[in-house]
Amino acid sequence: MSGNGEETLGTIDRAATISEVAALAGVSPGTASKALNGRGALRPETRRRVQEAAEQLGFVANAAARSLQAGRTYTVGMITTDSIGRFSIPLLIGAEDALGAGQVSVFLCDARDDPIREQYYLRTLLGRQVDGIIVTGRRTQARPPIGRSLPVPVVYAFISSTDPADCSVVPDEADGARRAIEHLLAIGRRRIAHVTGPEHHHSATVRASAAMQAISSAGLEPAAPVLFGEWSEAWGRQAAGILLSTEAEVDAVFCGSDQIARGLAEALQESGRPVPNDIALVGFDNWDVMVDGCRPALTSIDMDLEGIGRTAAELLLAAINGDPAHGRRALPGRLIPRASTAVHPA
Amino acid sequence: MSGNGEETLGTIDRAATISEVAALAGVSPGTASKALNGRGALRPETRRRVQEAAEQLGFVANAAARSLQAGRTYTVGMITTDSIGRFSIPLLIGAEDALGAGQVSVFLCDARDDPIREQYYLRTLLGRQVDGIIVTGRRTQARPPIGRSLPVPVVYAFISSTDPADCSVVPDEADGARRAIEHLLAIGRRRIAHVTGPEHHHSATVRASAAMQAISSAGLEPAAPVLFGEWSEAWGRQAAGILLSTEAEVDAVFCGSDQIARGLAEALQESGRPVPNDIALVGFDNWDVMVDGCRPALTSIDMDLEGIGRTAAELLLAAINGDPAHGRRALPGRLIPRASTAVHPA
DNA sequence: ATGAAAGCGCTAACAT
DNA sequence: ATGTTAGCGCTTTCAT
Repeated sequence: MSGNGEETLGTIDRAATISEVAALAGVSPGTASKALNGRGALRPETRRRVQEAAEQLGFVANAAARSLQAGRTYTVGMITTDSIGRFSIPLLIGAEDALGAGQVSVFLCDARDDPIREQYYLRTLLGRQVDGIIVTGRRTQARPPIGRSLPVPVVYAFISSTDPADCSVVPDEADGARRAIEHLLAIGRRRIAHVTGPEHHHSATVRASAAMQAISSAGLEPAAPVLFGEWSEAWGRQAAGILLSTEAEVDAVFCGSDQIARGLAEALQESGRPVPNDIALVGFDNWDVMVDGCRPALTSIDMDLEGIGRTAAELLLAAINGDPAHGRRALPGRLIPRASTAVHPA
Repeated sequence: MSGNGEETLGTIDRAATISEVAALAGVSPGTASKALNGRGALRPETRRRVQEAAEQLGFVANAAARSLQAGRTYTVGMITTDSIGRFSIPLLIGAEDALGAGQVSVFLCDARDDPIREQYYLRTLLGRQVDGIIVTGRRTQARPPIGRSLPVPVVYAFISSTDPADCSVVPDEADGARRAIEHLLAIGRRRIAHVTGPEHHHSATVRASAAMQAISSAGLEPAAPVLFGEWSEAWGRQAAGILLSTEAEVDAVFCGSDQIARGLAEALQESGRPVPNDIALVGFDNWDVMVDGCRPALTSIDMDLEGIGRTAAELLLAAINGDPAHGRRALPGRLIPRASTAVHPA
């Protein structure tokens, strides 16, 4: 075994302290602190000397010592209630973006749908004196607050808290569904069906009822009752069969996810019903590999997850600075048009 | 504006300190510390009283104070050199798994392929006195060390460092490619082609040359020269056309990625060449949405990214505990057989 | 313009 | 068995 005191390859043992910097520059630690933080009134020459010494020793201030005295850590925790996945990444990137710009670091915790782990991480984060916490998850359904009377602000991103006093940032899924329907109407489609995920899934029901409502608002009837199933390509293929076997003369399908839409696209074309000429298709999620892999490329609703992550982080920073927000903010999505709806309006 | 001193909804302002706990329990801070950490010799009754007081106040020890005095933070940094993405997630989960078990928290930093950001994060992490750093990235190609003479150990995961003294944990891509070829040979295929990503991409060349070598080792010739292209389904479809237009009687294709394989599968079936009966197909990555969405379901090579993340974290913990490892460790992958190669051996 | 000293919250060594 | 003290590295008064 190594590590028994011999020099470890290219590794120095200890970071320099500000006292060492001060000593090297021939000043007191207090003066060094001022010099490095641009505070106090120092001779430029002194400031320079200290900075050089710091440089030379590769000095980086010890954040623990700093936050111990400042009462702030410039650190936030991010807890994903389920697992880190496809949806968490853009959220994370967005949050990291907004926080990193504010010199704030992120502790990432993956609770994996386990309430025990969740509480364990919550305690850990509080022990680490994070300045705030972002709670995320894969489902948009409201969940009970992660804690009561926490000493730091919490913002929910993508998911929301059942407590209306909590601050949540969520996608406006109903708005997304409406945009999808309106787009299909705009290209002249009138016999629109909706195929989506499981009926017990919040996103599925929200999107479905908004879609149905948008169809009625246009004075139309849906071409078929909503088809609930799974969030998979296989279900999309199956649903295509169901739709084609009815007498309904469908001319467009809005799907609850890109995967479902892709499955549908495949099955429709195989049955000799070209997309979009015969049947136009809109997906949901705007997931790159799905919308690009689909033939034809898939028009889809983008929930702007990165924006949600960024907004959540900004609200958290505001709360940390004493200006907390409350309630649910629903961010609008965008429709990204592609070949699966590229036809001339009627 | 709120936050001006009025009570913020359900929020307490300050976490309790150990002195407050001690006062409530009627003991000194030192005794409280011993009671809560199971050290020293205390009357069970005293220990209990302190624990109750801590409970009552919702006490969680201030990690900054603790690490300031312990010289350890029980924190590691994870820098993704490119962006957080599909490959980073399993790595992250694996690492988080191993570290979380050791009560170690993870700072996540996304350097986005920007050396400036990378160095900024490195400094940040060092300032936060992390006990160690994991460096990851989307490409397996070796990269220059992230820093020289760092005061903490570093382990590279998925990517590797060009400095052989550094510790890297990478997938054994050549081994994976060999397994793919051997599997195809085992089901009786003899005319094997290889379609993969860009020639300038490290993974593409490593996998391609290992595949070619495995084919020669069996005393065979490849059915066609390696087809280099993109990591996309579109390229897979295109490559299918190329293969079918030659006189080569291909009976199996090993693809450098699942996306390429899926594109091939689609195009082959459309050209009346059923998979796997006519042409068997093996992908690479074992990416769930691709292997399951593909028809037939796709046999693929799994690089065990989670295992790589876990191993990297374990090696980092060992290094932190004074037992550093050096050099590159290549972890073997696994072949996951599915319908795209499900035929009876010849 | 600079230095000295105190204190953030905790733990470990020492004293009682 | 418990209390007291010092100090981790930094910043911030308050002196000088």
